[in-house]
Amino acid sequence: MRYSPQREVIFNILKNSHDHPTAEMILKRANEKIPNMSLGTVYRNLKQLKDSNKISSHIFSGSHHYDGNMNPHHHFYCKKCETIIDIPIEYPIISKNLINKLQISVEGMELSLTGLCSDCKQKTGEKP
Amino acid sequence: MRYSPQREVIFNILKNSHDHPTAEMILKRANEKIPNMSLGTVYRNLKQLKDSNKISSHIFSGSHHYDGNMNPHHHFYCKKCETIIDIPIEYPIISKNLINKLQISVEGMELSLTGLCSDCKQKTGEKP
DNA sequence: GTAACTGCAAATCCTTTGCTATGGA
DNA sequence: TCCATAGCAAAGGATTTGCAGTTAC
Repeated sequence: MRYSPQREVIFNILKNSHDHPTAEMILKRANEKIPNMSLGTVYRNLKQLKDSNKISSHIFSGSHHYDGNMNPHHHFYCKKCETIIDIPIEYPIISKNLINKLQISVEGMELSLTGLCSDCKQKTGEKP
Repeated sequence: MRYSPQREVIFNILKNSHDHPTAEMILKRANEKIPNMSLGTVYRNLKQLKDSNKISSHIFSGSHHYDGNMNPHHHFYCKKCETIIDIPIEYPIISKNLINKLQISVEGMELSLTGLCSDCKQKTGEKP
């Protein structure tokens, strides 16, 4: 993989943000640095970064959200304000025992929670 | 929601199958009973059934897979043969403690595992 | 009778791809 | 030089929507 300024900008955006932007949002931010970068370029680079395990992606309400934080964690998606927050992993989720019993090999694991974030919960409580 | 034979057929397909079919697959099966049912009708009815909590859906490799089993469970997706298998829930995943600390209200929870199923694991082992 | 439903086709959304030009090594 | 990468625009796949006709109640 050869160096490209576009890829560097995209990667930095993901490393320095924690709001799990979509491709479209990444383009908008990248355009502040490289005004004529195109959406196709964003998608192509996101694919490459993901294939080389430098970023990950998660689908919420139909579209992909990208994530530069490669430490294992869960996600919580607020269905009202659409914020995504990171949730630490507290427990092992599947026992070795069960994995052995099923004879599967687990390579990826993704837990998504949905509901209302603290702000939206409060607002909903106030004014129904 | 008024009765419709199309919706009944779609619902029965989901109740009687455990392979988490896509809309397209549901249409194919439904057409055996109602030959001229259209894909638009399938999507419209899936949406209604989901909104009324009679079925659920999960995204695997980009497209929605529908599920008539409403007992809580996890999913395992084999990236090779694309089979989806149901996984029982063994442990609580997030502690009340953490939920309280984050002040969120959790309404939905979805755990997806990916990897190789026992068949594909075996085959990959045999012939690399 | 009428509102919810259907089939059909066109529209939409998100993402990928083909093409030609550019630029990093 | 040469091949990975860019921009642009068109194509693609999945899903939604508009419309006119049909049907459950």
